[in-house]
Amino acid sequence: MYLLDCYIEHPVRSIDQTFTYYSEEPAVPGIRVMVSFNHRSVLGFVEQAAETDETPEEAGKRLGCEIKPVDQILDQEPLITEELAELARQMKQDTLSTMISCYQVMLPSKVKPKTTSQHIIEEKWIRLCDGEVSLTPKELEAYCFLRDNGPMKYAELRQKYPNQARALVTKGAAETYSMEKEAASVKTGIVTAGPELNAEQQAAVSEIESGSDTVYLLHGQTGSGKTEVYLRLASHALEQGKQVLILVPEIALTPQMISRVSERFGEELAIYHSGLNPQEKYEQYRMVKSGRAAVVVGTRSAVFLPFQSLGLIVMDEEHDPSYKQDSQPAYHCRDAAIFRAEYHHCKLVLGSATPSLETFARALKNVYHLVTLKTRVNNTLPEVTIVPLRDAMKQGQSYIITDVLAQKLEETLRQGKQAILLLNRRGYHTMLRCRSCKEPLKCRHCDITLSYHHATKTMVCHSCGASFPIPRECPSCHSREGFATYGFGTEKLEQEVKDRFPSARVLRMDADTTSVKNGHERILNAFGKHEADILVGTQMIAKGLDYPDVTLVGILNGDEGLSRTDYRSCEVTFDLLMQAAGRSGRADTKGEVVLQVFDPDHYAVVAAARQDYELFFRMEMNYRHAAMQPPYTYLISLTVSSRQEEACEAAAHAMLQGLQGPFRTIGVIPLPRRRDSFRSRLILKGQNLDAMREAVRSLFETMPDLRKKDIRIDVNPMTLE
DNA sequence: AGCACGCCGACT
DNA sequence: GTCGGCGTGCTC
Repeated sequence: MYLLDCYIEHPVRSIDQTFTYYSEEPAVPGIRVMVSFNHRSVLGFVEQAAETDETPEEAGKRLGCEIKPVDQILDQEPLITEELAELARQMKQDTLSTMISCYQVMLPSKVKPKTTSQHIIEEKWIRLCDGEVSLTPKELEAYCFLRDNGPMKYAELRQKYPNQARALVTKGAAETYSMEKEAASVKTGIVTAGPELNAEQQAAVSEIESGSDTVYLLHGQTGSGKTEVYLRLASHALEQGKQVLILVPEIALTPQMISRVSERFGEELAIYHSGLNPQEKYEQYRMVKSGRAAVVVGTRSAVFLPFQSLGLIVMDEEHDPSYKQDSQPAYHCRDAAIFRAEYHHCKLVLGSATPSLETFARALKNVYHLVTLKTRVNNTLPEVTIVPLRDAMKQGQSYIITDVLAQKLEETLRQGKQAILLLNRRGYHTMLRCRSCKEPLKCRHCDITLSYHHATKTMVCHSCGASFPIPRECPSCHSREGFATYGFGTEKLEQEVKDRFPSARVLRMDADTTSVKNGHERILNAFGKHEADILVGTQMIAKGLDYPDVTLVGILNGDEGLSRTDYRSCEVTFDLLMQAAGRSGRADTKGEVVLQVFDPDHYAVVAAARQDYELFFRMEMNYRHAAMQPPYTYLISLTVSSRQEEACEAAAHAMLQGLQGPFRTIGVIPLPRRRDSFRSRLILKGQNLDAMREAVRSLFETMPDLRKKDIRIDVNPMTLE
């Protein structure tokens, strides 16, 4: 008999432990089993398996509980390899989450603990069988075709020999069988060689390849050719028969990265991201597991794919916040990538023009090996003009498109070039206020003011997504005087551009225009083919686009993000400005950037205008040091949610009382209500992260009631909003 | 999370 | 006397 310690599919903090079942059949750790648990049939993951001579009763007596049998063993081979199990254990420790939630996040939904009902699609295949049969000439031809081309899909043979395929089977010359559907078959071999590297790129490649460190930070100015360095390193890893993982923030926003990788490595490539349907994900998962996919480009969940033998991991735009998962477990993809690089003894290259402060600080301390690309491939930086909005408005200019921007737009259009206008706010008006009592219109479910969207003529909540018609009377004072409008978003900007440049073709790209299937792709393709002259959009147009005809980038309300209270708001704003400015003048023509801001002297604005990362880094590090913010300290945030305001606050205060150790506690901070839930936050701040984690762990041990509450734990939060 | 058990009000 | 309200507590 075998005793199996299993984690049970149960999304609650209170059951983060294994339960023991017995099985007469042998089983290994990492496989899934169906077990009955508290009167229900649920899925479990085998954590440990041990053979024993005891009977179930004897074992139960020894352990002090009844031991039930396993109902069904679902896998022959472990889904959770030893490597992934170890990674899950580390993630559980790091993020203070449950083991089962780590397993869940690691597996595609087809094989996830939860969804056993989804069946795997099978395909009909055909192969020869032994035995002598008489065939017609045409059948013999089909027989030989099958013999020479090996087993193939039945449909494939049917296509070539529509009438003979069935005859081969009925006559017994061949047989059909079913096989799991797999992604399109893969040919090996590198498709095209890359372009010549410049001296700096070549030096970067050699430095990384000859280095003995595991983690490298490739800090390269926008347009300095980081991608080419990745591709060269990747092809060297492939030549050694290893697999390569290239992580990107969002697939839809990095079409050019995908096309460049697929041009180079063609059919060995698998693409993995959250937009795939479960079957597609499962197919890619199997391609990786079998080693048929040599190169994977994927978003953060791709870091958990079952690679056999990794030779290189690249993490492009390593500072991007989408590498951090915001639901539980709130892991950072970078940490998982470091783990896997160490496990496979391969290198991890973090690439960015604007590394996160934490990463750059580590590189300066030689925790990561710093490699720098200083020059743009075309050797010119865009020319940046800062336009102070206050001055422009005093002169009676438009507060949307100032005279300077208007004149440069006109110039760009006249030269037949393209322009990008960035405004990091969607909708038409930011806010509507009652003319009588001045109260803004707010969401019924959240403590958030609503934005007016012209396309749907509704008020939209950017927190919960709900939309409402404009009320006839003010909900707070019942006056019917109507509402005054404030602020503007991309919708209004698009309108303004069309009004002022009637002959220009304008495209808008934001969450509203990209919600349809392939929305990103369609807009970016159209703009790439120069079917539009001006692209208006939110931050999603600031990342990774590389269009040679773009010579002007206008950034509107560029410093709006600085007014937020978050400790990272300067960093986020600086990134956005740098990235956006980097879209301009990537080919032979010198680019221009117009930066419309309220505070032209702010160091984030000044540094971005000079395209000077290190200037920003030094300034920001001073402020972080003065305020003892990360990377000088670590943070853990605990957020309680509840429909009842009192219960929410009470739980947060109880936690505050119970937390003790070498760190500060900040709170209780009430957060804006979201989707009818009240939220209270508590922050731990200190220099000893392990002690802080331990304090939270022991808090949940000493106050078991907390385990039933809806509490989000975020270790090293990216944002405190 | 659920599902059982359990201890109180409205009803046949 | 019992049907069922949902508060508590347990799950190998």
